[in-house]
Amino acid sequence: MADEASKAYTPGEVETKWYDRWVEANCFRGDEKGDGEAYSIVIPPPNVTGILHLGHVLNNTIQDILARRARMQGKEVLWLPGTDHAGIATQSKVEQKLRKEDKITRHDLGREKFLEKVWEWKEEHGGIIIQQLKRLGCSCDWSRERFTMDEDYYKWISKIFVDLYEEGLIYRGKRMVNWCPKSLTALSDEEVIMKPQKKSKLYYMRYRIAGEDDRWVEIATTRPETLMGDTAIAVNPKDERYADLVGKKAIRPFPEAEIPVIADDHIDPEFGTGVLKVTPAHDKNDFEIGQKNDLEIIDVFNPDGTLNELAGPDFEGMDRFKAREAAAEKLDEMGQLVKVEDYENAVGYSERADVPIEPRISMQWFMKYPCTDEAKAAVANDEIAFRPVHHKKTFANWMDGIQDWCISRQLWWGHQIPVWYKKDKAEELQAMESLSADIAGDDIYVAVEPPSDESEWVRDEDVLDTWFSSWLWPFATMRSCEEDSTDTLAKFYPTADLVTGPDILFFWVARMIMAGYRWQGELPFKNVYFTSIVRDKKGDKMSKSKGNSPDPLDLIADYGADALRFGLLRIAPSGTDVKYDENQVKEGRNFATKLWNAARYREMQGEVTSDVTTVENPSIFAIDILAKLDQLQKDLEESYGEYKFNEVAQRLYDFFWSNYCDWFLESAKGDFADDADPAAKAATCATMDVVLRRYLMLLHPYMPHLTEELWDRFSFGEEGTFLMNTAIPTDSVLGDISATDVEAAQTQVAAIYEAVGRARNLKATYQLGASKDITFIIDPEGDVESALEVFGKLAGAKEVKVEAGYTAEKGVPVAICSIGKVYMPLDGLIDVDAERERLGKELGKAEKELEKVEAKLSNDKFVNNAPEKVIGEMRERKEHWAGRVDELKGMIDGLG
RNA sequence: GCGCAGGUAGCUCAGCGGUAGAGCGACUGGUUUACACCCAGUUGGUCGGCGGUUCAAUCCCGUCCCUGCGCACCA
Repeated sequence: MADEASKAYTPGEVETKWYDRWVEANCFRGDEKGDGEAYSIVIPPPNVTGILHLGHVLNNTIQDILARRARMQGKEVLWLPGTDHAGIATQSKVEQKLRKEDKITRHDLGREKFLEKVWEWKEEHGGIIIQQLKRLGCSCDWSRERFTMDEDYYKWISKIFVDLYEEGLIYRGKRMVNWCPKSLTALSDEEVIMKPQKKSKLYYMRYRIAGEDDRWVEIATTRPETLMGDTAIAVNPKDERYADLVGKKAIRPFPEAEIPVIADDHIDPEFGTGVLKVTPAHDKNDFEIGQKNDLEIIDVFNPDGTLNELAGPDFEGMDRFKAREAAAEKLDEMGQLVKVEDYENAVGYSERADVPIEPRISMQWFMKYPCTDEAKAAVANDEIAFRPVHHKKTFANWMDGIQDWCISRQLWWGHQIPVWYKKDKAEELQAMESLSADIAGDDIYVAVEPPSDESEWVRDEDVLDTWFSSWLWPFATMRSCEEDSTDTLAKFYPTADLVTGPDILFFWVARMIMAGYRWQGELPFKNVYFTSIVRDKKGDKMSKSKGNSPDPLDLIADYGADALRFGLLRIAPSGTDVKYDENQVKEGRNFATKLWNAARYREMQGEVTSDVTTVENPSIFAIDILAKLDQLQKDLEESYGEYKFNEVAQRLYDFFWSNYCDWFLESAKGDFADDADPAAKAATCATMDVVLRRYLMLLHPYMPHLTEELWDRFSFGEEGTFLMNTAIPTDSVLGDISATDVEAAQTQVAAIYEAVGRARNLKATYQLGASKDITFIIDPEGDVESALEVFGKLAGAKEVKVEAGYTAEKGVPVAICSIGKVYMPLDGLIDVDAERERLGKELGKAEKELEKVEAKLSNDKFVNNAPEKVIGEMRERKEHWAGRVDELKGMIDGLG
């Protein structure tokens, strides 16, 4: 055994020590040739620019728990880690740095040089989150770490692009897309978040009708800054108010022009004035109206959200929001602004850049999803099980309304689209309104490798959406696109569990399922566990900008990784959000300390019997705790089966703190007295060893470092082995003790513990909580001799006497328990009034219970309808409470 | 607007037809030879509102009110 442990557990050194040893011993390696049943998880690759936040902690701790538990079930485990190149985020970060340090833009450098800078940045900062995951204790197979920009992975992206292009599922077209004026790229629908705008305004303005004297039409809009791009005004065809206007022209105030008045079903006569200004270049619906009615498209914006020369000299170069005010002002000056109302609407924001997106017509690549039917069916019939299940419905809804995916991004950092245009026709081809395999013919080259005569071609400049690489993650990390299969894939695919946040259900999970079917011919994972979102105490989502997100590394430094893991998991319910509070981590730390001290206490009693698995001649208290340990193991099994990680943690906590430390250890302390029976001492030590040994195994997935440390201190494992790789036995720790004996012992122990509780209560009532100078007299029910010592010890008594039929003096406090009546005579301290009050209170409670039961039993309907069992229970209860009431009344009477 | 969660002790959450539970907090008392990151005890609930089903409802049904999430949005 090691040197005597210190009173306080210091996790820091212990944790890094064990992590290093595990890594050195190659404990995390998932062996594709291993014999055990395979268990695999792929990590949701964190953003390479990212740093660890509490969401990661929760998510990755759950994965680590699953992986570690699977190893201890004897499985061959692969937890495959990696990072994501995060196109926009990473590129922005590097651009920001260039702007700050060198005062240059990426265009000053050129594509190639810029990408070199990004790689440099990645090499320097990209590993941070991986280091942080290691500090958390994550048992990933680091030898297989992947990055979405790795060469093999890059090829995969090109290959699937080519596949889908040839299949006709990928095409290019000029469409209305979500444009981010800050990142200067198109975004997919999923990257746009609708945010309610409480301070919007609805501007009412009037346009003059051409060819008529002083006839005006009133229009309501939230975006007067786009009116320069108006190419029509529209009314509902059924709207009689404006029927005669249809076919006429209205005058757009600036730049002044005549635009047609058209009729379209889309217009809601109830809204505003029932007249819509149609700006096909700047609104999705307007664009459709424009298409239907063959309207001119005038784009008055620059890509960065400023207005261009088509908006006229007053507005050219002005920011869109400034232009909104300026346009309204100008209308006002012209006498054409009727009124401005406060208005609330919702506007789409760029998820990453957090600026309002601009609907914009541009040339982009789109994809129709493959294997949607398989994906839908797999989730609907639980081949892929979602937890919590309600996410199934969200998934089904999204799949049913699925839209083509805009996959091109106007960025440099990412997977460049593997499309080359014939040099002499490039301009023409790139300007074509639509482009697909059957249209382009030989003038376009689409392949994984560049054309052999590359100088004759021009490559498409865009890169692909980052999620276009993530959706291959489960299999592209296990084989390259040039291999049909690999041993790793054969062993570990499909993966078992995917642990991720519900916020990326569409972005990632749904798409991975489709990709799995399309390229691997089967589902990518069998279970999806959606974690909770970590919020602060007030319920706000954690974010860097709010500053309400503590740095997990600080928490680890203060409390230890095990404490953070345990504390967070203990309060992480499935299905709802987690409200984080640092106190929970403190509780985790306290629990670690508790375990540490319980182990230390065992060390103080002498040599640990490292190989003992059952106890010889156990006391009833030993049998009781061993039985509870067996039950714990069964309960954990059940909780794990339902992925109730918080319940697992709570059960581990309750067993150890309450059952083992507060009750068993306290009951056993007598065995360590100088004059105690050596055989009893040995049995108790053996019980502690059996319990600690099994318990460390059960706790290990949650608190891997500390349990490994104690496992080592106690030499529970064989030389050169680790707890983390030790299979948990499934046999009972009770050995061959008969079920009858176990039940008898547990009943007896429960009765003693109950009596202890009541005795403590009596002491506390009389302000004697700490006093040991108390004698209890028991008027027993049955044989209580064997209980006396422990009862006295736990209740804190000087002496316990047994006197059958004991008649107490007036006013002696008493507790009625299943072991008998427990009297607490107080020489010279009897306070008759206090005891009367106390008994009166108890009587009140008992009478209330009795009333409730009697009411039920006197109800014919209840007696006639309720099941026998329930009626029987009620009768027993009535008897119990009636007896109790009688007893209490007798006692109160006895007080005089 | 549609859909999905959730509303239980001061806080965080279990329970989901038959006596309302835990942890933390608060309060009281404690150096009992592992642990004050501790021990013992106490307090604390019209189980969101209103109806209904049932012998019996926190639990099932309806409805309404709040909170969060997703989807669609009238410019």
